[in-house]
Amino acid sequence: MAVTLKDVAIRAGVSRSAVSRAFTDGASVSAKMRKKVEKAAADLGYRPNALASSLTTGRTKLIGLVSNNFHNPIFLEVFDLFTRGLQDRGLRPLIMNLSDDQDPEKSVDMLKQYSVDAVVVASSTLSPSFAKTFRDANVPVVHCFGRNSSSPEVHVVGIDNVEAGRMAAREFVKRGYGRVAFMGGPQSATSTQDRFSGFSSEMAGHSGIAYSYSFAEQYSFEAGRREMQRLLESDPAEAYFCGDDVLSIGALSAINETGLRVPEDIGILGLNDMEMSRWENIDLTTIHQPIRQIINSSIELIVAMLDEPDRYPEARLFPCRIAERGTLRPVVDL
Amino acid sequence: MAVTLKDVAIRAGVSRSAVSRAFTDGASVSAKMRKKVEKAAADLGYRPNALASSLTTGRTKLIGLVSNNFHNPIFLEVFDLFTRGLQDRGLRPLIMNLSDDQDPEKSVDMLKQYSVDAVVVASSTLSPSFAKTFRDANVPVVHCFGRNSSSPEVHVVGIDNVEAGRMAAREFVKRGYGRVAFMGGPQSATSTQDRFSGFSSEMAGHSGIAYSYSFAEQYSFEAGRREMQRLLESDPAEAYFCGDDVLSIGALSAINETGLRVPEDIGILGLNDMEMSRWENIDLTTIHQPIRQIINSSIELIVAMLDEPDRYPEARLFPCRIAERGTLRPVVDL
DNA sequence: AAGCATTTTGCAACCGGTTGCAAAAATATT
DNA sequence: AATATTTTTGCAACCGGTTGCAAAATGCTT
Repeated sequence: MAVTLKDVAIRAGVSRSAVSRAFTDGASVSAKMRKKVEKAAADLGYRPNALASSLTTGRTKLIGLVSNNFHNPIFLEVFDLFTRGLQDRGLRPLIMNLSDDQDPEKSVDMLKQYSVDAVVVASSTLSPSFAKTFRDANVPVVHCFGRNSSSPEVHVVGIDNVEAGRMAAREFVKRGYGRVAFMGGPQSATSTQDRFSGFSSEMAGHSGIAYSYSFAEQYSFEAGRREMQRLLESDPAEAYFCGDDVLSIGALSAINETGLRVPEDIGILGLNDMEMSRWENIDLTTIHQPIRQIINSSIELIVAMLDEPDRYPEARLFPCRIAERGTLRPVVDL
Repeated sequence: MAVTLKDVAIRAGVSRSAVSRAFTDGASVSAKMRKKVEKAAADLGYRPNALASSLTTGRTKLIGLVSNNFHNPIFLEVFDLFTRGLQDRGLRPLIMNLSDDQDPEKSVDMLKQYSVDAVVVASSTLSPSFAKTFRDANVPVVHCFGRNSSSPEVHVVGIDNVEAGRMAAREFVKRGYGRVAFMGGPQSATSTQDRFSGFSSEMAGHSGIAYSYSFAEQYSFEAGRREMQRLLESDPAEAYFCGDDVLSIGALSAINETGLRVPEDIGILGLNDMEMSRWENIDLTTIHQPIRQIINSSIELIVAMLDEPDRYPEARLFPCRIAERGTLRPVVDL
């Protein structure tokens, strides 16, 4: 069917090895030979079979991209950056959608069967032990948006969630709120736990401010909306730090519905700063998570691990900053 | 490194072929043999190498998924449905991001090098000739969201865009608008052209209603917003049919900003019905495009083509329906 | 128990490439 | 011009599987 190395070799009247070498840079081939082979290859429309060569080289240039966040708009940005970044480096993303909570173990098998060179786990809700499964299977892995543990077993790239929680608390303080709340994402997610820990530890230093907390079931508009509806039923706080932007938007929707006004009656602070949060009809004040840097760094790390699989695990954390928009009251002067 | 067929064969004390057959269903193996092999495989943690076997079987179970819409939230839904649907059938999506308008030709090479079994082109803005490139290269291809041509050369699954344009026009008529407009997506996209053609042909039958038209530069919030800002500068129409939901939301944002009210002062009709359009703080009246059905059908078609590569090309079109929400004035009684 | 049909197994070649090694060719040295 | 050195080339084995074919094993008849 397709044109193979052998066909080219025959047409060029050379050995198969010669053809192979002509397509491998750095290989030992004379200019004359290369020319001859390239001519024959062009005539026949030959393309080397990447999978066949992977068999001997042990490199497929396939990178597994595992995620379970196919309902959060920010992940479109994440996929865009990952797929572009990988293909710019000659790597191919092989996507694994873990949305329906099928056995994560199976995904490890699956990706191993396709001999991916490495795996990126892009999720803040998958457990650290999941990423570890790949490492245990000797597959280089980076946990993007993962937890910064004191003794990380896999590479983590993301933000310091504890610090992000503190930052949220400090914002509330600066703006003079008296009763605030943490409305987190799924309680089982490490990101939620860490942010809450940062938030409450910072709050502990401000005894004048009361704070409460609750959790949404998942990172989705609907979950945010439902949770805020519930909160509004009884004595809501003055400002909420929501688990992420999509939850924030759900919360805003619930607030609008009651006729309460943002930021006058209730303040909302998100986290992520997805493109949509900038939209003028959303205009969400949020903690900016530098996903471009996080993803580029993840890719660089992946590339480095291809040559150095047993690289000592590290955590690469990027600082967040507040993206000031219209859902929190202004900072008050002292 | 990894456990191979040979290792299993040695441990089980059988031939390599026996092991291979034990892992191929429908192959000629005795129950006893299978048991023995499975035991050895389990002991060693053996997983067959999908790529190696593809070499002889000619099937990789890799499906190329090509798109250039990584900035339109509906594509997150599209990717979710595609990746889940494919992997539920034991197929693996290999993503190709054409966002930065790199040479599309290259993507064909790329996917051929990885011996994908078939390709899905998921885009309404890529030209029909692009999809055809795959067919010419003997790669089964389905153009999802493609144009329904009278003599289709590749399989197309989507909606009838001409009819969708007509439907939009009829909605405007039913609601008694006197001056309406078409605010399309990129003019070069076949979907835009077809919708406009349907829209204007239907309008031609209603001489009492004036209509105008314009086009946004791309399918994005910003482009929709800018275009609507421009339109609002001089004598806007009473209702706009926008190229898609994300353009509509951009338009809504521009309208809100001027203090005009929707749907009282200006009506907006979108197309797609992405999840977000249902959000209470957006609440967009839009033409529902049944993407779940479109994508499932695309996948079924792809699967069918694996066994029948030269299948006669067909167009599978799904009817749209209006999703009534809050951005058009109600239907008027006669 | 012998003879035949059927099932199961292993051999060996193959899929489309890569690569270590030694022979051949080209170039440099004296 | 003969020899030493370096570069280029082809041979053959290999990567991890699959598969047609024939031999071996099993099951069935009589």
